Amino acid sequence: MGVEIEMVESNKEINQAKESNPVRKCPSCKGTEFIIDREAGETICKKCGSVIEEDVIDYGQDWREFSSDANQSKRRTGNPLTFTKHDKGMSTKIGKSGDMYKISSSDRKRFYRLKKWQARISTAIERNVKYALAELRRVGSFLNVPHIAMEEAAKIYRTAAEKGLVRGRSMESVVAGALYAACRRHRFPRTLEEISSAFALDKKEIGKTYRFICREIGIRILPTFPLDYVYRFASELKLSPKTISKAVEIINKAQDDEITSGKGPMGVAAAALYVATLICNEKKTQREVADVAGVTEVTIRNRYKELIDKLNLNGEITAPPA
DNA sequence: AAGACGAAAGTGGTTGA
DNA sequence: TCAACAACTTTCGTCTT
Repeated sequence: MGVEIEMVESNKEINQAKESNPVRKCPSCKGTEFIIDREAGETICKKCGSVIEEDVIDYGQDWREFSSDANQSKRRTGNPLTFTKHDKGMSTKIGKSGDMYKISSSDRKRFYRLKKWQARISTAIERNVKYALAELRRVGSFLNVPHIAMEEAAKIYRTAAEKGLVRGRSMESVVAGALYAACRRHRFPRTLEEISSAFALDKKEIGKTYRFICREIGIRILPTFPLDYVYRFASELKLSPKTISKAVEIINKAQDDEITSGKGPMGVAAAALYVATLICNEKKTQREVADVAGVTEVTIRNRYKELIDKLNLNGEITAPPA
């Protein structure tokens, strides 16, 4: 089917991308000197005064609290911000239901009015983001997505929603695309297969949306590496640590010899695992490995022939049983 | 009978003119 | 926009254990 989105680059290019760390320049005047305003959390260009960065971390002194009295005077922050709640965990709620009856009737009227306005302020986007994040949390916990990737996915979705990219697309497909992108960025890639079945969406649609939002938001996604998949596939196959480390060793060798470039990383991971099971006498069928990796037996066969030929693993496979 | 193997044809995406 | 291309899939017949 080949729907999996894998950008194929040579190993050399990947290394270059990792190393390059260009000097920061002001986008409007190309100046390279900046003033950091810690109070406001902004980085400002010294030359033209434009704000380069917002919401940066306050590096000022942090005080510890030793008594409850000290709380108010020394604390600088509230609850931690989180992108996985639609209001980042920071919205104002006026009038909890019980509180309303503790005040006089004329005040109560005023509070009802305020409450109504507060509700109106939450815009259509907020509502949309709220539902989307509920969906994200559901699928994220189903797929065991690490928290950091969930935050990233939520952030991507919010940006997409604010740029109006959700319009004309189903909300689920954008959530799915955001999640897929976030997982890849943090090197915990899930296959399109897994994500599409969790959302009950078409792989093609998710792939399309994923590429669209990456392009529009300007997310640079590096190709995934076979190693990113090995541990997850291995644990699904219930392989021993010995076999896993063998597979890792094989992949590292294969990457050094540049026989993995241009090949689908999941196919390489699957083949390496298959070879490792043969070497370590922990045999799994090609079908079993192929199923968890989401590739076909044929692909495993092709990859694993290359691995054996080029890495001279023939001797190891015929090792006597333990 | 199940698994492994390989050939051949088809699919969907990328690339370069 | 279109053709060439590489990777991968599907299908199917054969061989091995």
